[in-house]
Amino acid sequence: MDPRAPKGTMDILPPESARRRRVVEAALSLFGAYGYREIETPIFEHTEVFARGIGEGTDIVQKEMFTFVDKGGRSLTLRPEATAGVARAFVQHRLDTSGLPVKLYYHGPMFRHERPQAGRFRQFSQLGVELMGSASPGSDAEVIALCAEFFAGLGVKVDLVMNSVGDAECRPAYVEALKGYLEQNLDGLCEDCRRRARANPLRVLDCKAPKCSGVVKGAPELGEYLCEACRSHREAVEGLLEAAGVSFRRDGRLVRGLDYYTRTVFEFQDPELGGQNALAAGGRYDHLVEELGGKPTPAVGFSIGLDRVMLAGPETGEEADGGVYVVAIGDEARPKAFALAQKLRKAGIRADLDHMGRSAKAQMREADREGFRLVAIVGEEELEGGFVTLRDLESGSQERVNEDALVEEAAGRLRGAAWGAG
RNA sequence: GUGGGGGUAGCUCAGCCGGCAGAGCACCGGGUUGUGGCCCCGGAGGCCGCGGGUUCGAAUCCCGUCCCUCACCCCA
Repeated sequence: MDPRAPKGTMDILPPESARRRRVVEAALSLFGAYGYREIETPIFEHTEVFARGIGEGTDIVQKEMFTFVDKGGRSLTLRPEATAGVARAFVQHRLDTSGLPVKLYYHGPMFRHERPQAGRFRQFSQLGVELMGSASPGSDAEVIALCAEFFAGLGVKVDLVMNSVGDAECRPAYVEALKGYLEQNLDGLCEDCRRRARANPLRVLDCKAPKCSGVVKGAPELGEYLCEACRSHREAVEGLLEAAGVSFRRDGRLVRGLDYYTRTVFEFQDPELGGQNALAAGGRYDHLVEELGGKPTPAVGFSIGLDRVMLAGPETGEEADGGVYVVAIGDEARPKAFALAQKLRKAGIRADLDHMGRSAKAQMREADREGFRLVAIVGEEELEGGFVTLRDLESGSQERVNEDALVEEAAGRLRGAAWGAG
């Protein structure tokens, strides 16, 4: 038996699990404050949902999906991202019939069969929102502002980069123009980009190889090709962000790898992270719902990569110390210690006690290590006298407290600690 | 899928010109008949990733393999 977790997956242990939970809770409560409600969709879907939704030609669909056949012969796939599944649920449950827009958030694991590296795993965790049913620039601005606020709240410094990839009206013409330009300048491109020129011409714009910079500089710009509707949409979104004080950088070379994006695309990048610097990304997808069999429904959303955010060092605050550790001295005192711990727990106070048969000294050490504020000592004297010795680990002072008054006394002291009154 | 680096105690790593498996931290116990942190003393803990080869002898050299890691591709 090999006890190692599968490649690209990981166990999240304390105390990291607690830090993560605080980040998730901060995000979910923020989503709620913006009027979003939670949706849970299956971890796996019919393969077709992703193939059609994300795009047959994308890398995700072509080589990164965990696909399997079930006993009924159906092809299923572990979700590589959440938006396609949410859009599918939107169609299935006719969510458009109960008033638009529909504002949903989700969080959970996603799966892509890729070679793991820093900030990239085969099972990874995303949090995101989808605002469905509105084509208004205000909805783009809302989700972007929401995401910006999420990072600000955690003290994570990010750069917001935005672009417009046009729509069905104007993008094809641009791609043709770009392709033509690249074909004529193949000599000035790196090896990878010569291949990309055909397969994924937009990607060439984002190449970091020095050799390509000259050609990239002279390339036709997507911005020039935007139709009037896309251009004014972009300006409206940018205007709203400026008015709201959300700073961003427009980058005509920002290209996203999912086919469903239209018009607005954006990324929140951490300039200090290595290769995987996109902490969150999203955009508008006005044709996805239709593609999955629903009525034409414009929508916009984003997804936050939780694992990457954790790498960026979010400020989550400290784990609150406190509570009462009940120390039993001598085996005769253990039943009483157990009963007292239960009383404290039932009163909502964090309480614990030794299960290892350890000495008083070792129990004290355990209390200290586990961050307890108070220790309630039960020994021979205490048993006889019906009291406990309550010790404050911070101040080092201790006193006798009547056994029946322990819960009340401990609650009072812990509350005082929370106020910082010592 | 491609390329670089690496797998030795729970963690971080030293040992690698072949010759008894080590340190720091963490853990457990003692120093106090019943009192934490600092300090002192002691203890436990290893298929040296796995398989094969060379050798009197391999953590050390060679081959294979798996895994981790960083980067590319792509992406959160």
